[in-house]
Amino acid sequence: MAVHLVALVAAPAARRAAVLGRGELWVGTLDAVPDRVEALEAVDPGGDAVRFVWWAAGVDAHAAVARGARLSRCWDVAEAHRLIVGGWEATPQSAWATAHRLDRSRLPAASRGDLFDFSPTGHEPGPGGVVRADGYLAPEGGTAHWRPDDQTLLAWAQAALDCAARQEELLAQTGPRAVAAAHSESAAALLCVELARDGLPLDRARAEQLITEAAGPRPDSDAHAREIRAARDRVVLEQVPGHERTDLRNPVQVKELLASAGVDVPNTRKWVLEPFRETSGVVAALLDWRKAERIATTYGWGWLETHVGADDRLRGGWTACDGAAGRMTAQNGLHNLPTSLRPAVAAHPGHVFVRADLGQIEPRVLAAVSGDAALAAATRADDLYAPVAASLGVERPVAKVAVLAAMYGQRSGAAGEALKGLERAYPVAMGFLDRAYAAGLRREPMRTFGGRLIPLDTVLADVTVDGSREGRAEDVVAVPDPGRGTAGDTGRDSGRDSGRDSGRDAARGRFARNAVIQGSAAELFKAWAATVRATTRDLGAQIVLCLHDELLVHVPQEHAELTQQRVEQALTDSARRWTGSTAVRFVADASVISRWSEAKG
DNA sequence: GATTTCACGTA
DNA sequence: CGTACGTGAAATCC
Repeated sequence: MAVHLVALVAAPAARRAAVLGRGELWVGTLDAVPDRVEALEAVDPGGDAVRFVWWAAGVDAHAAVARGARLSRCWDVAEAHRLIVGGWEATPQSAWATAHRLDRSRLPAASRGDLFDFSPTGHEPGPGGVVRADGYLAPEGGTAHWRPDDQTLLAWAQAALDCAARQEELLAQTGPRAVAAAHSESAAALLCVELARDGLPLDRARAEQLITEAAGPRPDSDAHAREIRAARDRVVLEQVPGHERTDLRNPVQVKELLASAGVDVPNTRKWVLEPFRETSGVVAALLDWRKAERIATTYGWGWLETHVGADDRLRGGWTACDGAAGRMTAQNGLHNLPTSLRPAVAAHPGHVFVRADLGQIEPRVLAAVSGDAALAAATRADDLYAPVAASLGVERPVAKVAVLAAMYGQRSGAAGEALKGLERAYPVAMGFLDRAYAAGLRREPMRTFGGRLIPLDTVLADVTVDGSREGRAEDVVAVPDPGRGTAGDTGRDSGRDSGRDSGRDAARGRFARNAVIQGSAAELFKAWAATVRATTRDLGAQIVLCLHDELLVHVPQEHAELTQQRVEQALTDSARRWTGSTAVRFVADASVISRWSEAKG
């Protein structure tokens, strides 16, 4: 089957779009786009297919998706660019320059629209063109207020086709999976537009009930809101007479409040205060207050009002990859909704959810990306930690901690003995992790299994260490592992450094080690999601949530079982395609539920 | 007004 | 048992 590239580009400010390729040369209104693309999707029922090429799904596919068009294959230039160079910046001009091997640091500046704007350099494209004489793409193209004429929009479409073809060449040289990764990353970008359109089905009454329980009734005035807030505060403040004026939202004042009650703490974070919960009434009240305050401020009445539509769907923006390793992100609480609110996430009448999550995804991904045959053999088990524990001669919980420590931790401490066992049993996987850590120390960029660049030399050279982890990061310096000469602190960068990594260097090493696993897992997840999207659409199924290793699919209840089967089959198929073999087994726990809270955790 | 710090939710 | 992200309130910077 041949797949033909067809450009679909839009200029939203001009309310026009263009379709170019496969004999099609069309410019028209945004409203007319769905008919054009669906006609192209439908051609050659027994033979060829099309792959739509666009600069970025959020711009070029938005109008088609908003009007209900059903798109299948695509090439998203921005997502392909993010694979090639890492990070998140991905304008058409930048992607074009990279694809054409032009210096990306010398992009022509965008016009400012003022008197100083008119400073021709002799490179500007002629009328109806978008490519400059110096080879760069015109800076105006694709900007928010751009209003090209029809000929220019067609040139913009041609440029997208050209750019995609060159990206494919680059990716084919990057590695054996990079072109396939571009396909699934592109599908994820399209899925993101659909996720933003469709939203997450909610039971509004249940949401209101849960919010009321945590944050009080819906206030009917500002005064009422202040009253409810004061009542919530009072429960804590009355525990410490004489401190009724403390601002509980001010950490400094809270620290003083606790000190006056005999609780001396360096900060007032939950994990610091938790040990005092049993013995201190004010601490217990404060922690309960924090929980309620979180719901009230972040997931309360304002949130419901702002982000949940009249159709009882929670909506937020989605991105197909973050700036670090390539996970999907979502806004408005879609990715961090407290579990206590999950009962409110409910299938709508006549529908159910098929919920599925990938089991033990990260060690299984480690087996695949490292090519460790012994660890791959362990993935045959439903519970990977069982055969690992047997190999090491330890209890399962010890094996689990050891594996997680090897992948993310400081490789020392309590799990030390078991770690040595891992070195013997899975030397290929452990060596892979060591090399990732060492590459991080040396600021050498890495690539995920699918070929996404993980830059460690520029943006991420300054890894920020979260405040709550600072102590642990410094432990790496204070207590280097005596048991093993890690690749990190021995000699490899001995030229300038004395050999002992700083806390910051160690953080970068951990980041690198984490990013190749987390990023590769994100790629498999998106390949899975893209396959589910493609293979369940005929059942009326909608993917309504993607949560790193978990999918929530909203489907008419008569198709529940079939959808579940296809979700499971999709994992088998996409994992085989992604790894190129069946050596590593991936497992999904899938079930049919009505409320998200019914999922077994 | 923009940025940073603190805190905490999810995976 | 580490990493990543998004959000809000208050403090801080300019």
